[in-house]
Amino acid sequence: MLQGGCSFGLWKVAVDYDGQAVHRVRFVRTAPEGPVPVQFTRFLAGKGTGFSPLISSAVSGDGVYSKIYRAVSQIPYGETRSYGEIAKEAGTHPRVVGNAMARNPTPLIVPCHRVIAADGSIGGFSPDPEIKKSLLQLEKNTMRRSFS
DNA sequence: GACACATTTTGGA
DNA sequence: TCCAAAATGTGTC
Repeated sequence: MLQGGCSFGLWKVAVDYDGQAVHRVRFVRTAPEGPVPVQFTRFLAGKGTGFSPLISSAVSGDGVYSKIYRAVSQIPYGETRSYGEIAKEAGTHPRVVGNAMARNPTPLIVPCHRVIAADGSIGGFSPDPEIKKSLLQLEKNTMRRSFS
């Protein structure tokens, strides 16, 4: 198991991975030193739109959570879905989706920041909703730049 | 075994 | 139109 860290604004991203399988991603104040997959640095720099071929260990399995994570993973770059939409796709209920996102072991890989409340409000994010905002802005800017 | 959750929807005032 | 409460599944204590 490899551990790495890279910066995202005022926060740092700590990544635990093993080859192509990412086991855990978390936002922290101080990240451990180490290399991270190039997909992370490119994505956080607005130079990548995905993490392929990286996969999250959270999507494996057949539980409701895995279904939710898979559904979230399919949200296109720069787009957002509501908790209700995800719930519909996973065959469960919005409350469960919220719980799944709160317990999401691999943010970014499973783009939980693209999941927002039904009325368009930002929803929640751990450890700080500001990160969610920043990520959405990053994707928005990247989309706009690729269009021009 | 009970309780906490990053929501949504519906019904009543 | 706005506020309050119920629905509902999984993980942790």
